Formats: sequence, C-alpha cells, structure tokens
Amino acid sequence: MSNDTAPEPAQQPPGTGPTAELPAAVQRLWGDAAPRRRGPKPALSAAQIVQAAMDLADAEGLAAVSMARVAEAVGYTPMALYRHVAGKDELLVLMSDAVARDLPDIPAGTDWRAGLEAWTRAQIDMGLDRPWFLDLPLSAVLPGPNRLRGLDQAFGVLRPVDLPADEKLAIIGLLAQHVLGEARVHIESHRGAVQQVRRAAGLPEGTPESELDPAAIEAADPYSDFETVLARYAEPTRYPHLFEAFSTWTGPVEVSPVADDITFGISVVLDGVEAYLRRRGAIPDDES
Amino acid sequence: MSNDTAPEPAQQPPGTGPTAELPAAVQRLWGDAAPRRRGPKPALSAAQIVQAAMDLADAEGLAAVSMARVAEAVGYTPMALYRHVAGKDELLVLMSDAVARDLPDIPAGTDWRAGLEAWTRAQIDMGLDRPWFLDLPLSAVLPGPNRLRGLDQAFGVLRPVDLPADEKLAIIGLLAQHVLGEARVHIESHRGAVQQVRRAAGLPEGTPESELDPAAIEAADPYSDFETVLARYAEPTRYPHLFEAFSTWTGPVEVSPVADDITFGISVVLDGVEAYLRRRGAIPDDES
DNA sequence: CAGATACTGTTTATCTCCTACGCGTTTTAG
DNA sequence: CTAAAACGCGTAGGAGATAAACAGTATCTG
Repeated sequence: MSNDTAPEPAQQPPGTGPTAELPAAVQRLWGDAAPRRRGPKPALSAAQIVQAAMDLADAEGLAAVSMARVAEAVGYTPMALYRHVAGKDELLVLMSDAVARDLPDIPAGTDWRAGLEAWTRAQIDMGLDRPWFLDLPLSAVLPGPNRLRGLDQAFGVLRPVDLPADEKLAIIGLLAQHVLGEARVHIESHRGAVQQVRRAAGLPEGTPESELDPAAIEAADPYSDFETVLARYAEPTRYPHLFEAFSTWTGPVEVSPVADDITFGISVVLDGVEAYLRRRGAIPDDES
Repeated sequence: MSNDTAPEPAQQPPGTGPTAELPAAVQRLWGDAAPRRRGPKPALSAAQIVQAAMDLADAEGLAAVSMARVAEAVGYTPMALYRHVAGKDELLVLMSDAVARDLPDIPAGTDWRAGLEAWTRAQIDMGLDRPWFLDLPLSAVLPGPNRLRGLDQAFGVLRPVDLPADEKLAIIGLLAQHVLGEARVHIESHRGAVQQVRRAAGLPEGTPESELDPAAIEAADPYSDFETVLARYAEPTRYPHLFEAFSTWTGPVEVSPVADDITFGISVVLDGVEAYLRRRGAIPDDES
C-alpha cells in the first residue's frame, strides 16, 4: 500500500498499518479522516447530509431516500453528496448509527432484570419511532459510536451479574436480535393495518397515514387476511391442527395473559435468560 | 397441485364480494383465478417464472432477481412476465411462499419441547439454505399454502399443550420472529466472514463464495471489526462498562456454555416458553 | 508572491431497473 | 365463421446510482 494513483478519498494517514482492515464506512462513522489541507472550505458536510436523509426517511420512509432527493433537500446536486459520503450504502450506515444517538440512560444500580427490560424497551421504541431503520439491511448496522453506547449500557446493566464477558455478549446479542425482530413485526403489522384502513376508506395507495383516522387503524384486525384465507382457501385435511385449534377461535382475546406481543416477547425471553443465569449460578438463587 | 393451469389476474368486476378484501398477491398465492377461456395457450406460467427467479436468487442473491434477468432465464421478454405476475412485488411474495415448500415433517407424538426445537431448527435451516429469503421485506411474507403448513406443524406440536389458541399463536409468533432474526444475523455474520476472506486474499468485491477457501471463512473472526474499533477509536471514559467487561477478553471462548448462537438462542427462548407454560399450568409440573 | 496542488461542487453521461401502453397474433365461444 | 379474449412483444419513459471530466478556490511550496 504505497501512495500511488488514488484519486479516491482513501485518506490514509501516514504509515497506516491497521486502518486499512476496517470497512471504510466504519472509519467514517468514527470521523477518522485526514485533516483537510488545501481547497475550498466545504459548504456541505456529512452530518448535514445524514440529517437531511433522516428527515426524509422520517417523513416518507426509506424508499424516499434517494441520492437525488437528499441532495435536493440540502440544496445541492446529487453528485455533491459523493464528496462527503462514499455512496448510498455508506449513507445508510451513517443513518443507522445516528438513530441510536438519543438512547435514554438507564439509572445505575437498576436490578439486572428491570435493567434489561428497560434496555430492551428502549431499543424497541427506537425502532418504532423510526420505522425506516427496520427496513435497513443488516449490513448497514456497524459498530459506530452511538450503537456502541447501547452496548455499553447493556454491559452496565449486567455488571452485577457474575458471568464472563463472552456469555454476557451472547445474552445481549440475543436480546438485540430479538428486539429488532419484534419491532419489525410490530411495524409490519401496523403497516398492514394502515393499508386495511386505506382500502376500507377507498383511498389511494399512497395516502399518508396522517390523513387517516388513528382510531380506525388501532381497531384494524391484524388477523383479518389470515382468517379470510383460512375460511376461503385452506382445506381442513391439509391443515388439520390449524383447524382444530381455531375451531373455537373468536379473534384475539381482549383480556388475555398475553397482554401484547411486545410485552409477551420480552417477558418470555427474559424468563429464559433468568433460567440461564440461575443455572450458571450467576445470580443469587433467592432472587424473586 | 390439484389446480389446473391458473394463469390470470383475478378479473374481479367492481362489485365483487369477499374476494376483493384480500391483497391480490394472496389470491395468486392460492391459485384463485378465473378459468381460462379464449386465447392462445399460455406457453409461460407463474410457476415457471417463480422457479427461475428462485434459481437466480440461489445462485446470485436476491439483487440478481430483476424482471429482465428472470425473463432471460425463462427465455422470454421482460414484459411477458407481467401476464402471469402482477409485478415484481408479487413475484417476491410467490417466492417467499415457495421457499416453505419442502418443510420436513415433524413426527407425530413428539414431546412439545423437542417438537418446538425441531420446528425452530427447520425454519432456521430454511433461511440458511436460501439466504435471499432473509433479504425479502416482511411485506412479502403472506399466508400462502406452504407457509400455512409451517403454522399447522407448529400447532400440531402444541396439540398436547393445554392452552387456548390465541396463546399458542403468541408463542408460535414469538418463535417465528426469533427464528427469522436468528437466521438473519447468522447469515449476515457469514457474509461478513466471506468479505473478510476476500479482502485478505486481495480478491475483488464480486468474487463468488465458491472460489474461496471454506476453511478460511470458517476461521474468520466475527468480532474482528468490533475489536479493532474498540481498540482504536473507543474512549474508555465513554464506554466504561464495555472496557471493563473486555479487559480480560481474549476472543470468543472455544469451550463455552454458549455452544453457538443459534443453539443458545433456541434454548433460552424455549426455557422462557417453558416457564410460561408452567405458570399457566399448561404442562405437567413434573416434566423434566 | 506565483505557481502547483489538492479539494470543492457541477455537468454530463451511462447503465440498470420497473413498468405503462399499445400492437399483432392465436385461440375458441357463440 | 367471426369476434372477443388472451398471449407475448416492442417501445419508451421515468427513476435511480454513480463514473468521469471540469471549473473554480483555498492553501502550500519554492
């Protein structure tokens, strides 16, 4: 790796050994860049671009985030963005880390289980606040400064638990994964409900959610398609257990031990974690 | 396939009864179509198109599935596909259901826990066999005949468990969600490893995995980027717990209670489910 | 201080997608 | 036999990402 023809932002500080190993996006994430020397002062900045992209995504969804529209939003030509961001993929990576900027703190000294629950909820809320985050490919989620804060919090919560780091990491990884999936499913179901209301109201596909009746969305039956399919197409002989189970089904029960999917999921997973911790002797046996 | 050639879009005149409620893609999924009447015999069929699309995705990933390339694969022009499939979105829906075609059966009479574990593994393997499935948007996963089979299996496993259908559904939903996320994470990590090996071997970005050394991929450290970031960028004051936890970290432990992420995840979640079932009195207390 | 140089945003152009629309052809119901 | 319906295709438009070459500007070097 010598300084040959590299018209690219391959900003290698002198004598760069290990820097090259990391994906460029991660370096950008940590603001690792050569100090500027010559040339006009940049009028545009990566931060500005990321902000505009996030505003766009908040307002119109991830699909609305195109280089052209982001450029328009910041008032430059599309190609100007490429001076500050390697490409669209990198922009998505930056957005993905920025989402985790405003994670709420978890009070020190919180009990491990309450702490993990708070952490879990915070992560889910993050996703529900910014649904477009859930549409990002997993490859866009890299260890940036903000995401690492989330990880640090989790380790903070598990501090009193007596377990080696790799086991804690496995637990946190499981929770992180769970949280992402739960939020994805929840949002998808929400989108389905919105669609349903739109169809019922005879409104066109693109109608923004803001013009719909929130109560109607809330009331939409998430199992409607499922039930219709079961009734209209599915043959009992091919799906015997399904029919047996639903022979008495009357829609989701109002007063159910399963409060809502998110709460249910968290409690089940944390029960599993608790069982693991007990088995490993990582927490006192008498804990409630 | 008791159904004869089922080609056309459901030609529902405006005042249609219940059929109109369902998304068109679901109807296509179940082969609900008007019987053919006049016109040339179709040379092409939806099944053919879906098969070609799946072969393409298997070989080159979801990104390679474009209408043009699928058309090329079946030997027709791009626009010919639109006679059999409403658009690309619908094609993805059809693919998503087709993936679940070859689910292995779960022997009747299997213990609930062993059964759920088998079910869970089968679902994960499905994803790992066809990673492109994990790249599909959730909106492409609709209740088709094959997917419903998976659901039926799950209810079959839970048959001996004494619980109302809605609670069973919550459990299955949780597992389904977990399974999807686990497979996604696993594949993403695999892709990262492949990338790492490619970079190490100095091969270009597009090099297919088949040309790489499987052993090297297996040996790649999934935490490499993470460790590098921690060492190079992260300040201990900002991530105190992380640094504390990893002060003694020496990479993932070989012999760990955490066998591998997938096994660990399944066992923790099933422990949680077991706790729930116990609490609800749905299984005998003495069960191991 | 005068290039030389590196860096900025822009212009232009290419390549790839998805798909609306309309044509000619083939089949079969009436 | 005839006309409606269904099939596959050609054209073309719009949107998207981004490579390449360009012109202006700030800074460094001699």
